[in-house]
Amino acid sequence: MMSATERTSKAATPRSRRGRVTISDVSDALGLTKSTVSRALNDYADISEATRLKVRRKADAMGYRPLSQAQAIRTGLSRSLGLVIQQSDHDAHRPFLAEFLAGVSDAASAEGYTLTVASSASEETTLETFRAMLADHKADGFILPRARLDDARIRLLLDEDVPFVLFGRTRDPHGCAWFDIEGEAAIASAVERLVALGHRRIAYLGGFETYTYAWLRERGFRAAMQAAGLSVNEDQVIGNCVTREGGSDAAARILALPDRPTAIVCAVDMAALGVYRAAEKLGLVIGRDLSVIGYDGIPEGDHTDPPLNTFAVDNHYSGARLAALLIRRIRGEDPEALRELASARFLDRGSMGPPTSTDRETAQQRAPQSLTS
Amino acid sequence: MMSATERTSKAATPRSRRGRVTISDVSDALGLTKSTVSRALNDYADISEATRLKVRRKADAMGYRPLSQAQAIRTGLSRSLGLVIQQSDHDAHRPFLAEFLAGVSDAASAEGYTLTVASSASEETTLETFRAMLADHKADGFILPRARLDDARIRLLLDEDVPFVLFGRTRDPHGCAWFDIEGEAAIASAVERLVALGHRRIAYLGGFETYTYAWLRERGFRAAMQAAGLSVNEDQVIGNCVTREGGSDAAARILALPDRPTAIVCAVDMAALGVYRAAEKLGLVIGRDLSVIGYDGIPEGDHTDPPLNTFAVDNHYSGARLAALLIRRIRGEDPEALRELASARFLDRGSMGPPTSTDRETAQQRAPQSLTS
DNA sequence: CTCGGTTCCGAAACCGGTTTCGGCAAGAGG
DNA sequence: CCTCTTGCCGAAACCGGTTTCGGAACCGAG
Repeated sequence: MMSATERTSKAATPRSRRGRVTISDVSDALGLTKSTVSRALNDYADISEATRLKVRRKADAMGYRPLSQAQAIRTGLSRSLGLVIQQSDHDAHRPFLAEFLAGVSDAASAEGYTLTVASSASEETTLETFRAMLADHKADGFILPRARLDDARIRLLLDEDVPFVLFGRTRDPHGCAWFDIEGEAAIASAVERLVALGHRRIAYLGGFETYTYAWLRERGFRAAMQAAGLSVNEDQVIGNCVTREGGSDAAARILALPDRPTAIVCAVDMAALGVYRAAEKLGLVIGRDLSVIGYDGIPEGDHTDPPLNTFAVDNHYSGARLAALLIRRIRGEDPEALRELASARFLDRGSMGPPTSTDRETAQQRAPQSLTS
Repeated sequence: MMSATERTSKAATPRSRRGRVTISDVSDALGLTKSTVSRALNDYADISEATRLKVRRKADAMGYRPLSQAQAIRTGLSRSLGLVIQQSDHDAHRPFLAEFLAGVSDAASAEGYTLTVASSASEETTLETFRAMLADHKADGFILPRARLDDARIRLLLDEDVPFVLFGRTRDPHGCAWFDIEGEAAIASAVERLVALGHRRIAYLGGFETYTYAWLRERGFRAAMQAAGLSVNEDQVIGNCVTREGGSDAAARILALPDRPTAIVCAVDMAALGVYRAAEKLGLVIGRDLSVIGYDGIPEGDHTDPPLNTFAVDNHYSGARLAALLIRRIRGEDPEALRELASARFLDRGSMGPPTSTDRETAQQRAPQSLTS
């Protein structure tokens, strides 16, 4: 009795036979053994320089490429980088995922690595996803996007002694390699630019607080305020503003305060777009009555009126650097030596201007709203 | 003399040893041989039902999971799905990439497959990327996003006899499996809805014309127009509108015509957003002076005034179905039996209304018709 | 000339699976 | 009772690599 799923034979030609050049083909062509060819190609010390060269040349000529799966079963390395993308709604970076992936993939394939992508629905299942990929040796190391101050993924991977590189930083840097954009410097420069324009009352809408970037950017904000000799009004620093709604609500609250700010710095562009909405409801003209600056460089920011000033991030580059660092980490380099920072690029598009004269003069008194044009 | 890259030994514990349960562990525990266990787990016909069950149970109990790389070198199958994302600027779907990938990855891992992602900078390098992945057996099959009427990827994969599934359809369906959203039906329904509101002069901004979706959607437009007894004004059908700029320019041209349309159907939301801009410049109020409808369901469409009517696509579902179909294709099912269509969901948010009375009068001079419901 | 030490490569085991082949035992048929 | 299937499993080769081990060839020193 044969069930439908039974079979008597597998595929006749396992697709492997497809003219693939094996290591035996190379060794036969040279009159050497597999083992010699393998060691020659892998730079073992007990192979003479002459042989090494001969082998390398012949292998190239024959178009030999080791089958990574075959290598994997002995070495335990699959020549693949892992990336687990977490599906969360407060994720403003999605438009950039394609560029980011392309960056990772490009840098990975340049070193003969591939990119294996998995996803997890929630934070809880993320660790399970990692464990599954680890158990099956699906990846030799991982890129951890959206690093948190306290990150369970880091603990797991440190524990299992698996190489990884953070996109972002974390509270306890021990054993961590990372690439990050200096968001704190960008936000600080935002404050400086606003101060240079004459602003004194500057509000801040922060990012999602479990993420390190939010912590760093807020620190950048406070440091720059202090450096400018300005005091931070704690009523005008609001965290967890990562959506248009969040930004709009927060801005509405802040702009209703007696000493309302003349400028709002946002950790995230989406929040800044929300500020636009709140300002519009109050009849405030962005760039004149209220200056706004964001961070991320999302495309929508270029289609507002006025276009949003922001800091753009090169996502392709970020992905590429992360891949390169991870590969070096996999090859054994010290994680503490694999830390890179890049800076965001300021885009001046018109959402900032000097504070209005009334704003500059009145501190406590609410300025009459001008509705010209 | 040792160069820096030389080494005398590899890693002592190849990470493989990490308590992994091998097939030998299972066979030893049962007093059987590896081969019996292997065949039992793979449903070979020459294994008794009793043994098959015993083996399966024991394997489960011991937590045995075959190492896919080891299987791969014999079977030539890597248990991985390939996806090559092409970086092109006229790609409006990027915000959805995360959901799409999550869908693919979820469905893939449910069947024990992983997702391998590569990217190519241009159309020319795409085929090279495929060839490289094929040569290294990085994937057992491919998902081809953004199918074209005439698609070089299809030719390559048919030629190499590699399983694949299209996201979208193509001109010559021979040997092709696919999943697609019925964009033509959505666009047709857009026309019907507009006609029901009383519109008679309806313009169309099409998608990028090398892609099949553009061809299908335009066909849907024309079919619905004809079915409604309306003639298509060829001056008011413009192709290759996939960006805000493209949509804006095309709309500006169309709205300057003597018999300008009262409604514009767009194959792509981005173009519809461009229409908003053009309408604003002309002082036309969307939803009153001009009805607009798009397709895609991009988030920006929900933040315009009024929000854009459109057809939303479930990208997670699309990815999941594509993965499921591809796996069945890899397992040998006939491609022609692996074709699925789903429909887009209409979102009514206010960018459509009946034509203004002046518009209606001029329209009815040309084509009087009864307008029940 | 012998001896000990390098240098360099071959032989063979190994990694974790899959697949072929052959043979034993039980049951069917004569 | 003997043969012929048939069902079922073990033995061993195999996939394409890596790694261990041992020994031949060559070297300089004694």
